[in-house]
Amino acid sequence: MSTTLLASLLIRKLERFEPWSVDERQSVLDAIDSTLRLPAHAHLVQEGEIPDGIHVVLEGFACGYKLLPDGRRQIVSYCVPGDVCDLRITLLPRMDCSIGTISQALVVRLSRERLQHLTVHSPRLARAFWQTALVDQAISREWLINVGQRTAFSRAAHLLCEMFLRLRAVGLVQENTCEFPLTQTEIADTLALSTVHVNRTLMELRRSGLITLRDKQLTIHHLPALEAAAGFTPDYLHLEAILDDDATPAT
Amino acid sequence: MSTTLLASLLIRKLERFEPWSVDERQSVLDAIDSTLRLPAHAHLVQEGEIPDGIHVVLEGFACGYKLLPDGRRQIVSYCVPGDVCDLRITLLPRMDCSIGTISQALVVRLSRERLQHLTVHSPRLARAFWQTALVDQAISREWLINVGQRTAFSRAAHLLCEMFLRLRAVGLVQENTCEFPLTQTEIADTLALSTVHVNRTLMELRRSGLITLRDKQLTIHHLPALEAAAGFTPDYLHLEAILDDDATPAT
DNA sequence: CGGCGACTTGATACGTCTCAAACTATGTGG
DNA sequence: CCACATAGTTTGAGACGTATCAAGTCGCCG
Repeated sequence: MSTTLLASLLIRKLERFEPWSVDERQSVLDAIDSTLRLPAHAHLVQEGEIPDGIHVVLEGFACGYKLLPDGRRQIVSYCVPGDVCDLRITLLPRMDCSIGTISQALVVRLSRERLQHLTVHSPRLARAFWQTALVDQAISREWLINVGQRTAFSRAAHLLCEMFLRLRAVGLVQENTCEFPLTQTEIADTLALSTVHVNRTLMELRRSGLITLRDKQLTIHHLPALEAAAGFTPDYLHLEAILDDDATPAT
Repeated sequence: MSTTLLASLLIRKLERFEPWSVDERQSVLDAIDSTLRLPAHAHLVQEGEIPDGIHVVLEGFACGYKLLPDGRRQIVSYCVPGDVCDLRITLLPRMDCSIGTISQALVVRLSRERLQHLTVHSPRLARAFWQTALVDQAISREWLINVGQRTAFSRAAHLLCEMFLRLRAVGLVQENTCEFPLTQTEIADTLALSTVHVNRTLMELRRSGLITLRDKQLTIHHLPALEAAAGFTPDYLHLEAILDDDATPAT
């Protein structure tokens, strides 16, 4: 069951630039080590650890974050269904941030060893994993710009646009609405704002008629308008290559 | 001549986690396409372009940045000697930020094709390039934390610590001082502060006796003290593995 | 019923921005 | 060799966006 999900989410995403052979698809599925069902706000990986599996989210949300000595927290990434949380530990000695769940989540662990083996023997798989990592990097950079250069209002709008498109790319948007389980505290730790100010900013977004956000459901009434308010351009997500139809396996 | 520099800077850095064979070293040198000597503030790569070579800085500084429609600029990375500016375009269709020089610079272009060929045929080389990309990603994330969570004072101190250590790792620190050719405007665009405030902040760092910064020369009088002021921990740079002695080639 | 997490609102404080203007160093053309 | 322009740095004063502190509401779960 989690195999089917992994195939439809992760593999579909990894194939976005280049389709795989049936064997390649199967070899990734064979790397599944275990499946974890986690509650909200559970720890997955601790900063500094040397875990020996990599995690892929199939349901729910997770995030990467770093804690500062004074207790402040900066969330540095979100993992939505289909995202790999910690691909980097296949090659770096230690994790440089912690990973935790946001909502209830279904996560599979892939064996680090088997994955390493795969990428050595299939350049196409290696390339695909590389590419997702590079997209993640592009997202980090965009977040830096967001936090560094935009007002609270645009910043929040930008985050909503990004999450909406990422969720839409994995089929988790119906009409104009999607699950959005982040608390205002989590949004604050993402956008580098205080919770109070996030609250006021969301209020303003609601008042302006751009969004509805209630009961962990986000509705974007007019995406182009929200994008304009955010100064959002989706290029950095490299979603253009994610196809809606079934890709035909390569030879 | 640029071959020697490339070997001593880039290859030394890429070998940080795992030494290469003589053939592997040579194959990277053979990928050199051309050598560019550039003035300060020259464009190397434009956002959105599809360049067909990747750039390695051998002398001088370069940076990656993104411009916003209103003219604001966020610098998202620095490239010091030994750094690859745009490794990602080996696998992503378009550049997602621009690259320009900060100071006069000597840059080599490696052929994208040959590099791709190398990484397919030598898993060890592939791993090494991967790893530098992952370190770059860790740096982005740390910058996000810096801009999001720290005061102007710590933020500036943090940047100075990072650059100092990165330069030291490639042998560009004598005693406690290194070249530091950034203008205050560039520091401002990096730290997401106004130029005026950067100026006051640097003044304060000077007054506190932590640094001397004059004529593009940075001296850090007591690194541990500056690190403490910055809340800086060097783990994310993964420099621990860069050796001072000559690594022996692997078989 | 009590307690806890998330959200909301108000008042005040503070860090940083913006605007404005000197001042310095460097390079250029007359 | 001077006059001038240009780029970078420095300083002052006031404005503004966001933080902080404080308190209260709502819904949910034990």
